Amino acid sequence: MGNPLILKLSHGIDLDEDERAALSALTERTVPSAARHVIMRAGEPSVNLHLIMSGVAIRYRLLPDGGRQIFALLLPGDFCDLQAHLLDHSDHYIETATDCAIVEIPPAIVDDLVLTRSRLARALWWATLVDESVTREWMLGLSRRPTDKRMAHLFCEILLRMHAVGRGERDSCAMPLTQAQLADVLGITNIHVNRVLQELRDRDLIVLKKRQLLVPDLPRLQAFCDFDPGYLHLGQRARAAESRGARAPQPSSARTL
Amino acid sequence: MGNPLILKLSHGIDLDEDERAALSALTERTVPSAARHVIMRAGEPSVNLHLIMSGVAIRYRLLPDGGRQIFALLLPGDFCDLQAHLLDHSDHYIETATDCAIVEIPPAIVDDLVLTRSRLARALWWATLVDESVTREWMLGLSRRPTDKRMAHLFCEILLRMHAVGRGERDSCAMPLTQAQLADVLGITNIHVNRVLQELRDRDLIVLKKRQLLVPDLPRLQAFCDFDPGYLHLGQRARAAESRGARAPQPSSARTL
DNA sequence: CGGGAAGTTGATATCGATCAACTCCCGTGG
DNA sequence: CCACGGGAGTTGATCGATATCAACTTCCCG
Repeated sequence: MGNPLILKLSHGIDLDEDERAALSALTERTVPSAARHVIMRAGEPSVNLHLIMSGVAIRYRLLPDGGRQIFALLLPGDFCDLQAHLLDHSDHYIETATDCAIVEIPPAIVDDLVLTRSRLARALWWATLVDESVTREWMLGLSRRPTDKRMAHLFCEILLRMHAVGRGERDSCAMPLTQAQLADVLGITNIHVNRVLQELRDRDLIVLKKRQLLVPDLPRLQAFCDFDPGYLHLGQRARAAESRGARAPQPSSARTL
Repeated sequence: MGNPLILKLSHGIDLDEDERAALSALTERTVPSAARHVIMRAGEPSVNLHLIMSGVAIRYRLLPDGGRQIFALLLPGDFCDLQAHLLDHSDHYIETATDCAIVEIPPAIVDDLVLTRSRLARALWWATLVDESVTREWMLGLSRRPTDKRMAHLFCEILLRMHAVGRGERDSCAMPLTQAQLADVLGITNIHVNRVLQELRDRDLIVLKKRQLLVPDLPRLQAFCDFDPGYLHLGQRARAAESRGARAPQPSSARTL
């Protein structure tokens, strides 16, 4: 398995050998973290930055009544809190969903990196923009997508993002969230998650067991939920390469599958 | 009325005279834009950055079926697309809701500013983090807050944000969205907006007419919707002085209908 | 083998969507 | 000055998706 950070940033910027080496060095020393462990707590100032190298974590906020919304799934190659040290206090929690390997980075190192390696800085900047784009897509789904499509959309996203960092097989990947956690992503009840999952299974859109997601027919799943992968900004470099090469680029690469 | 950009950034960083002058110069030349005018279109690369100096704009995305979600209210002092020029294409629209005065800034100017004035760069960085925090709060509301509180929460936010940039009176400010636009912010139907608005009016929590919002008793409205202004990060520099700005109201003033 | 977390099922209640009018406001042109 | 027209706002009736409540089962792990 390749270095997920390098794989991820490669989607935004063409990294040279030197830059790859720098990123490798940065991610050399990982710290293990057990599942269900809080990495960052709301209301507390953050000290180190955290980068997921393996496993899955969640970012969420709580309501006084106990309601919870998960804002983001943090997969290998994702920074948990690249930005947070500029605000006086964190407003959300970060917690591992599975056993993870995490890199803890003092902010000074990142600051230095940003100053001395502007191309890498740009790549990090790019990564945070993609995260925001994903957040907006989730928001759109929460307000406007029916529940079954919302869930299907999430599964499409997870599969593609896992692939993008070299995790998972051709048509399957880890999907380590419990139904209750899924509920907190989708903004519905865990009971309702259960029923919608059954519906998706009955339609043979997904197979989900033992925390493994299998998608027998990705185009069909994508069609079901109007999934357009553009918001993940995965093809940025590939698209550019392709357009200076042979074929004319299609408007939306989604439909060509 | 002070310069809204300076007022806004002052909440994040203590600006010196020199920095204020630089920001003043940056915002000197505004372009008028009529209400309901599209500033940025999804799918197109962005050329200039846009900064709102007066008026209100909205950022939104569309679904194939015509559904729309407004992701952000862009008030005076807000950048529309500070980040966007790093991604290969924009994934959302920006449109004025009222007549606006807008500053158009070539990306090169911002890049230069960032390189030569690291404190201002930091302030801009801070502003985008606050925007993200607001986005997350909206997301939490969409999934977990009942509609009436969601709407009340939005009104609290608008009032505070307008105050933060020197717009609006003690207990009132402009609220230029139509009920249909409000619906696209809150993720509900315009019909339902109408009914919930009536409920809030019946409870004397708000007075809204002629696109003017008046909150007779802000603490009561805040209590109603569990509003915690922390996510706006307004008090960062002067928390004690400012975050408890709304004192317990005189019962007499609550009678003014 | 036992216990707790995760997942499943059924019955009922409710919030908000949908459909269909209708009114109000305001600006515009005759 | 009035008539018209369109957008915004308002109202009522009905329907459906999802929450809620209350068991129950299965799985996993010590």
